[in-house]
Amino acid sequence: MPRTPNPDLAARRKQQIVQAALACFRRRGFHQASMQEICAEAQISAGALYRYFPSKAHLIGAIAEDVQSGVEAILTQAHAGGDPVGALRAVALVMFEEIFVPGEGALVADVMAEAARDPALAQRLRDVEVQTRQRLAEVIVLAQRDGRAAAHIDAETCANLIFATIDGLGIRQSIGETKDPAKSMAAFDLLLGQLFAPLQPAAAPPVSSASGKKRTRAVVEDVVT
Amino acid sequence: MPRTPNPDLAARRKQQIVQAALACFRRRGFHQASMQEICAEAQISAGALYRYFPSKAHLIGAIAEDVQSGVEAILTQAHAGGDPVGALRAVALVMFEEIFVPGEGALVADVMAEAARDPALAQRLRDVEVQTRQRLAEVIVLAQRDGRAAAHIDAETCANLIFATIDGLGIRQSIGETKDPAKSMAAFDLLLGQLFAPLQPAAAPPVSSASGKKRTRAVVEDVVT
DNA sequence: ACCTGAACACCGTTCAAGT
DNA sequence: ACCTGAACACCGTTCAAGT
Repeated sequence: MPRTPNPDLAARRKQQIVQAALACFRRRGFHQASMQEICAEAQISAGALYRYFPSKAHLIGAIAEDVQSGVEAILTQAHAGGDPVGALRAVALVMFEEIFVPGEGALVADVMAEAARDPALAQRLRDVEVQTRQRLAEVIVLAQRDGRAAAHIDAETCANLIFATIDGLGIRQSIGETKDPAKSMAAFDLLLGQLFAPLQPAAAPPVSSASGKKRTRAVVEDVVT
Repeated sequence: MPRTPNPDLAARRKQQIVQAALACFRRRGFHQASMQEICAEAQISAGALYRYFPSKAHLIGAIAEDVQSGVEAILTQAHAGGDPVGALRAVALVMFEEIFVPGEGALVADVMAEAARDPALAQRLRDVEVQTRQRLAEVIVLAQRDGRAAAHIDAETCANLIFATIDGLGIRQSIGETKDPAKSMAAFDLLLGQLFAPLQPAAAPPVSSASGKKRTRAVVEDVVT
């Protein structure tokens, strides 16, 4: 007899609720979407929902974790392809095109605002990101050994800079400051070009175009939708 | 007889309300602070407040504008000192130390989330930033003429990258990812070092230390408090 | 002209009651 | 064991009534 009765049902219900919450948050934003709406979308009563998630904030926490692990998957996979800079470009491209979409991209800003005030959520996000960050640090050290990055650069500081730049460019894009993902990408390429010389030639393996893009899209949809 | 009766009183009341709102938002966050609290802090009734600001969102709009013009003042002033890179460092330092403070720095994320969903607020922010951005573009072109920045870099893209990086580093700091403003500054210096060679020597005019810091603090307090 | 504060519609969350 | 949905305390906003 299991200590937690019927864990399968619990897992199913949680997934069902997170899906509904994601749909509602994307449609109307975290604070604008009501719990009643989410309950209706998940076809469940308010009381039942609160058996699985103790608050509205925990819903956004679960969603943020999913997005984070999606990002890590993309980085890991593109990294395995042996093209570290291409891996970073693939991550940034997916972020700019799929996550920071003007209108629904506000969700990321909501998550950040929530995390800035809720230490538990912030900790959760940090825990998930630690792995992604270590992987990025490996990428940087690798590039330094190949002589494609200046040896004096501290890998940890560099990783912080790269993640922060993606976040910053993405948020500005979702505010409508830049609108076009290509412009965000151009700014990110400027950073990469200065950090990792020489910048990938145009004839490099097409991680960021056609087949590469299809592949990363699939990963994100797997996790987010 | 003035078309708007007693504009002096109106201006005074608006200031009084914005002050109160800022205090409450910093203390408890945008969504956590109630209009009743703000009314109490401003010593005014709910009905009276709504004569001056049509909604809670408009309060954060007014505050965001104040912060933006504070940033522009710092950039302009430090730029006038003839040290463009120092000017950028001064802006970043103030942002990391005064604006993105862990806990109360969540306000910036709130503003961004709000702007991502409220086109009118986004437009207001863009309008204020346009001037700052042009000033930054001038700084970059200047550096290129001096041979301190690679000529192939597009000034507009570079300005976007720099602002985005400050926002991104700041937000990560207020989430507690980096905590220490010095670490955010180290990452920003890494960017500046790659963009503007050679990086300012340690013996450069002390825009970012002692006197420079005092000065910029004064400006921000002038505008924000 | 300017203000008050009770009232309105709605929110996130809880809990007695059902099956 | 799991769920329902009315009830609770509170929110942003409005508006009749005051001075």
